[in-house]
Amino acid sequence: MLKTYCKVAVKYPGPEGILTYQCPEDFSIKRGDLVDVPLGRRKAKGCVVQSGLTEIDVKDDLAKYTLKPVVSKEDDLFCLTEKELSLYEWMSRYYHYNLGMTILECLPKILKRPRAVDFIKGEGESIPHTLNPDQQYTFDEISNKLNAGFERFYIHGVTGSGKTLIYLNLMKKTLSEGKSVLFLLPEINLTPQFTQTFSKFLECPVLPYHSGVSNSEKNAIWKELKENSNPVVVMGVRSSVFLPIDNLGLVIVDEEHDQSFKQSDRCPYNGRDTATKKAQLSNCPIVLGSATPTVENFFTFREGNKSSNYFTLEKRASGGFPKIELIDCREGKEKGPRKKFEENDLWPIHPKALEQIKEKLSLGEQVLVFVNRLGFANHIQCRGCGYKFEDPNTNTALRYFKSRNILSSAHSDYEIPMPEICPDCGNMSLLQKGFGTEKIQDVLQHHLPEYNIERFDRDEIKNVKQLEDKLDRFHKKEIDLFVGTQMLSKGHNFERVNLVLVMGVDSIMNFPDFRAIEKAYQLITQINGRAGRFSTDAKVLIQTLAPGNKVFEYIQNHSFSEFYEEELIIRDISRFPPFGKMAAIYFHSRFRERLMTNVISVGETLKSVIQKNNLEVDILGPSPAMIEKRANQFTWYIALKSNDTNQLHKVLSFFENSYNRGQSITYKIDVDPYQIY
DNA sequence: AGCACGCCGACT
DNA sequence: GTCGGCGTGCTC
Repeated sequence: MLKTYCKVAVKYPGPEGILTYQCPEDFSIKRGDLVDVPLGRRKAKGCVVQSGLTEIDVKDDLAKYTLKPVVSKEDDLFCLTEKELSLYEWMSRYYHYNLGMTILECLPKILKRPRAVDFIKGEGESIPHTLNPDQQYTFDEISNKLNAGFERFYIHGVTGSGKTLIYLNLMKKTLSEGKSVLFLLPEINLTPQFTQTFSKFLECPVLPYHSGVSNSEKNAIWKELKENSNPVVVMGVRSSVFLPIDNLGLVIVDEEHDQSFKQSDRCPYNGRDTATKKAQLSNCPIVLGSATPTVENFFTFREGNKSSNYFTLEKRASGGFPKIELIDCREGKEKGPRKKFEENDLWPIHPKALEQIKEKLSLGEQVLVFVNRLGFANHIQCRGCGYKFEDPNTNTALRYFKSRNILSSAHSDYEIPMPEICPDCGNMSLLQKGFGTEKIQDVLQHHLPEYNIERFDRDEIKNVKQLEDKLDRFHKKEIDLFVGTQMLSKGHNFERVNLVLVMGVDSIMNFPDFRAIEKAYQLITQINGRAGRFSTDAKVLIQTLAPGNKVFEYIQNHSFSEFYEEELIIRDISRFPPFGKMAAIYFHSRFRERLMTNVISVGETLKSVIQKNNLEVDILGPSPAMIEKRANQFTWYIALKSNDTNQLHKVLSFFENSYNRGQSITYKIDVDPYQIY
């Protein structure tokens, strides 16, 4: 019998991550099979991408290597279908990440601890079934097209408008037609109660899929999906797009704007965009939803050719919206005796904020205080007048580099020496200090000794149990005030909260990133949604050095369109997404000089290639990363920006094929970066 | 990415 | 003498 050969995707950083092997003699293998192959001195897992190749097909490889045979093969249950493989192949091309690494990093860890477990079918609280007219309209429109193949829909619904009820009804309809549903959401929103409520409504088991699910449970979920042909609902975090859901009838991505859909380590994919591709491959509709759409999706759906698939829910199902009150924290330009709020023991809480907190607590209500902890957002702002330093080319904040004492732009070559005084008011106090949740808790506890003040952040809450415990104690009113981070802004409803204080928005708005204002808008709008669900008299206090920023006005007036229109104008001028497509290439090395020389020459090469081929691709950098040295390793980056996706990919491919790697330098491509470090 | 080989410093 | 630091090189 003639020998045949195969191509196997394995986890090694070659150009494609695909190596050639001999097909085994005692069993047959096909495309999609997961196999063990010898790789160097070890045995590695791989995925067959081509099989049954002849000697002629692989003659180049035969000339260079002694091709080793495939050792063994996993059960057919754990092999990839054509659809799954296509998804990985698309990811590999789109994210410029080699196929072997993509598959072996993203494939659920189903082979690690194969052990079957029983599912708990949740019985939760019932929720009202009737849709209000707005919800009904949206449901009807989408529902009519549920069977029309791949189509994208967007539900832009304010917090509390009842998007969930629409999702549930769409899911129910899909299930009734015998098809399965994939529901993606950020980890933090995926609580057991949430899945139980869904399960109860849908009268169908729901498979939760998140970081708390053990490998053996993942194995069991995989088996369940492969062996059972009944329609199912998977509710999971971004990695659940890789589950083998056959007969998929609907994909939903809730909180579409959330940055946790983007994976930054390993294969840097976006779960939302990968889910869209999955829906396309399964020829089924996908529904995206958020109260605060990304500027990109707002543009695509509201302005673009998908506008008939864009639905808004502007009213809350119950309760009103909080009023926004800005607390101006600038100290003023005037000379003479002035109250320096920084020097009293209340800093960084403004006295006006404390006053209102005291009042609410004395009424027996509870209060939330949000702090953002982008401590390393090393921007410079005048404490006297709030003046901030910006790159005139891109309107993004300048970063402060202590070693060279300069301010420099993350998005262009613009840089200026660190000024000694504020160019606007002459004040000398330019450095902005950071503060965290502990500091705020200390200060508040000192001034409000009779109340129980606790923190709500990653340090305090490390797992679901701690999360539930904290929330439970808050609901029982054992806690009067939460000092929390972003974690607190997501998904929870608080009955007795009518006052929320927000601190540190300035450091978000000043972050050297083109998405800075969008992030501030999203955060405040989400926080706005946490209060007043059960009252008409709620208030959000915002401490800021920039009370004139229009973003506050837009949020207060619920004029979200105006916010997006204005942001789109800025994005258009600077060719940022959605007008320009972006990618970043990061270079790492322990040797700074080598790295710099290499990266600068890469930059030159890419520039000349772009010029020679008349490509319309902008190169930003090479520049050092915001934190240039970390864990004894230096990082520099080159960012690319283009109106034309294909041209951008062309430049990336050229880079991959031609890069001559300096010694001990590694690189990593990030397509559609969420933020450039 | 792993994993092994190999060459230099400080320990029972 | 050898244990172990991490630099270098290879994987069909």
